[in-house]
Amino acid sequence: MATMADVAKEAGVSVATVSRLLNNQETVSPETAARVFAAIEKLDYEPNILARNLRKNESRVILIISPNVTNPYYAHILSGIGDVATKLGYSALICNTEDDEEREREALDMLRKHRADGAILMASNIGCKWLLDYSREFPIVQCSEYDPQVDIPHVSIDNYQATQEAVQYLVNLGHRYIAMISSENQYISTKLRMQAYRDTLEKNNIAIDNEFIICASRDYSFKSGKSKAKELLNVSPRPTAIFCISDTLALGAITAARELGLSVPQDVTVVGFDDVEHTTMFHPYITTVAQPCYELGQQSAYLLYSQMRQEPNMPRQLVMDHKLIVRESSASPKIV
Amino acid sequence: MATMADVAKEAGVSVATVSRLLNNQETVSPETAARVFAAIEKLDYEPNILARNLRKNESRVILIISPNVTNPYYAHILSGIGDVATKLGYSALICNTEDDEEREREALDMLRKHRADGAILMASNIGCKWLLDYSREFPIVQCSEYDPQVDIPHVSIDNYQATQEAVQYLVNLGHRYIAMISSENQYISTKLRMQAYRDTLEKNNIAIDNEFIICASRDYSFKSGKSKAKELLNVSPRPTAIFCISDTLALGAITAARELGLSVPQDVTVVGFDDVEHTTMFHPYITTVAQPCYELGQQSAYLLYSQMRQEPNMPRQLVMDHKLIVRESSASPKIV
DNA sequence: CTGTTAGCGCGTTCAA
DNA sequence: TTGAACGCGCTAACAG
Repeated sequence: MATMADVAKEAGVSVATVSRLLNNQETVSPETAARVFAAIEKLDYEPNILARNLRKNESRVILIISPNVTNPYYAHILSGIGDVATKLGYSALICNTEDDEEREREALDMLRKHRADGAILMASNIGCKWLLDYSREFPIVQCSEYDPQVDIPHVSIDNYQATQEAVQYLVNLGHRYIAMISSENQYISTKLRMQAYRDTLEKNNIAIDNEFIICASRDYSFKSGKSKAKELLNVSPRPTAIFCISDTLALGAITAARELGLSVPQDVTVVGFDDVEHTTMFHPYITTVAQPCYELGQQSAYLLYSQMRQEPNMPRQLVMDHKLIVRESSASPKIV
Repeated sequence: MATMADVAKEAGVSVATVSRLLNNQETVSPETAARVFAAIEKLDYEPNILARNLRKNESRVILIISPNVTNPYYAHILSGIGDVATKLGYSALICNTEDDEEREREALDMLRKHRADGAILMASNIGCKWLLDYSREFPIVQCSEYDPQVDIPHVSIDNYQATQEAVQYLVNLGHRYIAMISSENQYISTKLRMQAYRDTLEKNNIAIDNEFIICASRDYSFKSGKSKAKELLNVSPRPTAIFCISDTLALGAITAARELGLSVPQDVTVVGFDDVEHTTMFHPYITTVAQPCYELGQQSAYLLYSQMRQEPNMPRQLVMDHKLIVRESSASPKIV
């Protein structure tokens, strides 16, 4: 492999000139530039990234911390991050935490060990003071979840607004008995969706029935969605609509309804969230709030890049567009 | 951050001694070793990976080439690779090829550019001579798919054996009209499963009806599974069982059957492959051949590591265990 | 506009 | 068993 010195010699210039040209910093005369480029071409020169990394003291690796890459929601985000990272010349250090705070900290220590230049965190629970300490020392971006009390750059959708739209849609359909399947986790998205659900009902003068609000497992499992939906469907009066904070939970709810002999949407409306689970693999296709997961990942990577480059005027937060997608699992209630 | 020189000074030795100790090569006297370790502890020293990489001329990155990380099958493999890579001190350069050979080559060029030390390829089509050239020059492992003509280390299940078991299971149930939904792709797994299907029928003296063999899209899409299953179910005599080479296709087949007014497994048996798609999210739960995806990924990473370390006696191929999982989508045919 | 030169931190000869 | 010294290939002062 040709080295920069080889190129310099071939072009009859010094290594500094070659380096300057490659890092397009200061000006180099067109003639010498041409000679250098010719030499690069001739020798099939590629800069040695390892040497550059050592010199610039950067690893060109970004740390990706997610509960579980296998979850389709995170897989799509990862895909977006990965594509941008590859394009920008970065590799990824992927750490699955299984939603364990201890493992999250361990993973973040990769920054301290100089194994990565910056990190993208998905799904951190609210209230981690130690995260702020890391963020002061290293470039960090939070994707999807974040702590509103803590000023760490993040990208997400507007969960409050999105939920408002979904619940208002249900109200407009004529529903008055609207239940919600939330989750036990401490995500900001969970909190905001809950708040929006309550506020929207109140705004429409619908009393909030605490029996209609129920929490599924932290990881939005199909199983817990199913069992919690069964509980809800046994409440009297029975809810005519169930708003679920994930598609997996919605799938569980639909299955629960079916097992109880109820049909969706004739007897009960079910709405999901995310639009990444297999929403159109079975009838009824699920009405859901779509999140642009891939783009969420892309923007997170770009935002982290700006931060690593210490660009000025960097946005502290990016809000991506969501979209309510009406499919088959929602309809007006039978008796208004 | 403390450097090796700091440690050396603190311990009253030379950097060479520290280096030797850290790379546990030659012998260092116990007393000096103790002093050095104490110094390392005291200064909270961590070796600088960038310098080490330059010196050893390695990037500590492994290239992961897959059609699409978002596909649950690959996501699980990726998860296995990622965990092992992190443990061994490697990062990942993730390249999605969308099954495009050109993009596959581009991705492999990352090796030539020294952006990665080795590569794990998933899902290469058969008959890429150029791949062998790369493999002679760089450490490469193929996961799931490979070319039997080409001697590149690989890890996979025994697709022939697995299919044989699945088809024999159907025969044992009493099925004689057994159809297959395969794929247009040129994967070795596809080829072997087809061969095993044919051989098993023949061995049982069941004539092979070419109308019963149909190819879905390259990416095993739900949609193509559904439409191809509809074609099959309109053949006369109608197949009593459909063996699908992926769960997504099986889901499509079940949906197709339902839309045609047939119930599974009463009217038609459906068997899938992989056990990663949501096989137990809807009834009937799918009978399928499970692949140990996560382990496939882990072993690929270990195998690549052996290769990068140039370990002798490295296995050229690893065959992992599969398992036929009987659930609800299979039963004996109504009329034998 | 260009060249000289000094490291970045480590691993590894070679000599003692 | 240990130390001195060199160089991996590049970037960034500084000097001209």
